[in-house]
Amino acid sequence: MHKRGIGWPRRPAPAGEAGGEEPDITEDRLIPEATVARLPLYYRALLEIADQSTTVSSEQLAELAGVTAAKVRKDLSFLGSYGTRGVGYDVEHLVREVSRELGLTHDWPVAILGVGNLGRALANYRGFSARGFRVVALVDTDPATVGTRVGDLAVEPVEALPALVADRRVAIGVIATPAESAQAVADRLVAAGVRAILNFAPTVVVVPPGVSLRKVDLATELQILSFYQQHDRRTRDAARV
Amino acid sequence: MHKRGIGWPRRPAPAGEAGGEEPDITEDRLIPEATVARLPLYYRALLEIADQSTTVSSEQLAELAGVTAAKVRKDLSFLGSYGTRGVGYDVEHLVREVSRELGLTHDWPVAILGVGNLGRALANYRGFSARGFRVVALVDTDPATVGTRVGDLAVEPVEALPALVADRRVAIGVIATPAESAQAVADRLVAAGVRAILNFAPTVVVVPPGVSLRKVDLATELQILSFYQQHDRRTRDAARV
DNA sequence: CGGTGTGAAGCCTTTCACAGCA
DNA sequence: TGCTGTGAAAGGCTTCACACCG
Repeated sequence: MHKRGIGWPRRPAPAGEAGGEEPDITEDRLIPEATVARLPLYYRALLEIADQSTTVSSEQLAELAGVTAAKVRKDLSFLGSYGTRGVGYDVEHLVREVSRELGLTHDWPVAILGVGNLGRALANYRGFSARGFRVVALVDTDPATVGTRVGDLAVEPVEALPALVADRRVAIGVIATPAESAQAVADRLVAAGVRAILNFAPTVVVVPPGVSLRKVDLATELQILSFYQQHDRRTRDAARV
Repeated sequence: MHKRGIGWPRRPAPAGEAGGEEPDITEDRLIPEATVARLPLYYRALLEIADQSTTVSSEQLAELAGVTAAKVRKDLSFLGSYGTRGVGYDVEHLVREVSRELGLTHDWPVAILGVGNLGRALANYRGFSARGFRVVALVDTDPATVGTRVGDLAVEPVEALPALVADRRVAIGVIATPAESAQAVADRLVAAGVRAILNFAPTVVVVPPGVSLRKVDLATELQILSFYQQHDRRTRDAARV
């Protein structure tokens, strides 16, 4: 078992927004991006089911995660063959494998850049800590905001970023600044050694190869909904990748 | 020109999360979902460029939107052939066409459900109003929150939802409740006649066919970044669809 | 039996490359 | 000449369907 599929992609070759090429380095069995994007859904579903059952079928997991059973099986087959035919998957084992794969056994300290409405909300958002992401630094450029407290963190000036990143081992930067400042902040993050960025600012941010970037654009989401309203079509599964 | 491509999909058949089938109704030239998801990017880019130039090439637009020029041309060819060979696209004209296609010439009043940290931040978020989405109602179940004001809106009890939706013509519901309440709130929205929902709660929400649903899960985004950190791969373009 | 694991098929999306037009 | 518009090719993802095994 676990033969590494033909008829299933081998090398998604993910390209950073900066879009440079680079030689293939990493391990053999590469998990497709679409699958990676669904692992958090499975993880969430598995935690929900954990105190109700010790095993789970692809069918059940699919329902809880809001996807199809075939997808679940294909996706999970990538982590290895952890299911038992005729029975299903062992929930506990699967939780372990998925969280290992997602890197949730590590600690990834988060810094939030830009402490306006959104930044403050993110800093207080329980969903982050609930899923193991600790916010360890808040940064802003506005002198009036610097020094104020949000929860038990003080807002620091952006000049302190390199020290903060180093001292607190910041692994992920969350950009919650206005669009105009986003690129500059991203550059500072990268310069400070941060290699993963989540951008909430409604603008394109470019990062060098080797830095991961994802974006969330709230107004864009509404505009997409608006399109489908206007056209009497439904949005799809919203799988988001 | 404008021959409606072979070698380019005809019927994306978008399925709601509820996943029911339904007969094809709508218009002829169907815009692929991937294209729809990029229209907001082009729209943003076009507004940026509008006061610098009257025309724009696919190359320039691609750079500003963070995509490839081939994509821009393919995507725009769907709205009709609005470019001029050897010159590019007329910015003003394109803005008009894209915003018409996105339904931005209409008004889509927004209700926010759940006025916690996130809900409050969304209510104050300038990015919504800046792009023409007016927040017209705030709803919460907590008696302590109901009656308080956020900006110039009072928080209303969830029982008032049907009246609010009717009176204020709410077209889009934004769910910012805890996971436990999300499905119930979605059901109420649907019952009240809302046919577009943006879900921020970290849980699967099911809606009947005919209702559009998109989701934004903040912790999921961090987990995806975590995966790529752990695996020394980069996230891709983060195109998000 | 029941449910996983997976080739194969089909579909959608991206990319290529160039004909054709202003 | 320069850039759009678009067939065609390539790539990736989803779905199907069933062999296989506990």
